[in-house]
Amino acid sequence: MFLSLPCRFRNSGYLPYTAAMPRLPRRFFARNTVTVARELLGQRLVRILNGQRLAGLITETEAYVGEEDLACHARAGRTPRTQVMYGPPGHAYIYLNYGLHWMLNVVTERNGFPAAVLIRGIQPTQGLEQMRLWRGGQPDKTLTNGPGKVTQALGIDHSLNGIDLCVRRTELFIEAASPVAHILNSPRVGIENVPEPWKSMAWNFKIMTNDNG
DNA sequence: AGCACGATTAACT
DNA sequence: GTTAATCGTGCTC
Repeated sequence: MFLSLPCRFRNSGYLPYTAAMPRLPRRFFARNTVTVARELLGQRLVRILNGQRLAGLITETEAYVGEEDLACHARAGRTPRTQVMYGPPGHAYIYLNYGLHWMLNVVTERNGFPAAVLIRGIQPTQGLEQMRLWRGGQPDKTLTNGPGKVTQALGIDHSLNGIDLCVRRTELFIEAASPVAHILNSPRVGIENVPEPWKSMAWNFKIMTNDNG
């Protein structure tokens, strides 16, 4: 179920189609991480970069849930890196993977419980030209279909680690968009060396398309 | 201080 | 299908 969200802009009748929709509030993220991961599909990830708005609908997510989850960075407990995940929900947890790729996560659950949702893919809706530039001329088909590609296309790196996605002036946030009807769920990607049952938990969610469904 | 590893990607064959 | 690129992190000595 989707939360009912503030709708004060919805019925004004004369807004241009570019008008910003309401942002997902902190209470959206302050819930069960698997639920948040599933419900983030179809919502609009927005990056404001040098005053320009880049946006895309979220197409793939993954849940990482607490110290018990041996695929989650919080398995090591509270460290300088995992600090943000222990903080309040609705903040960005961003880290470097393979020495090359920045991964964007959104912190979930209550303050003090370490969990987050990894954004693994988006479908660009605004700022496509700028995304192509950031991606070095890669074909549109592979522009943002992976976690490292999403951050590269949106110009996201460690400088945004820990920022609040739920306040007024922020350069990264998520807007309420269209609910998604058909969702595919499967085990999480890239955790081959993680023990069971965590390796097999079906906490990867993606929108069903002609390609995958 | 040193080491092995990783929530990946792109360019190979 | 295979592999190199590349470095922060957490663990061990």
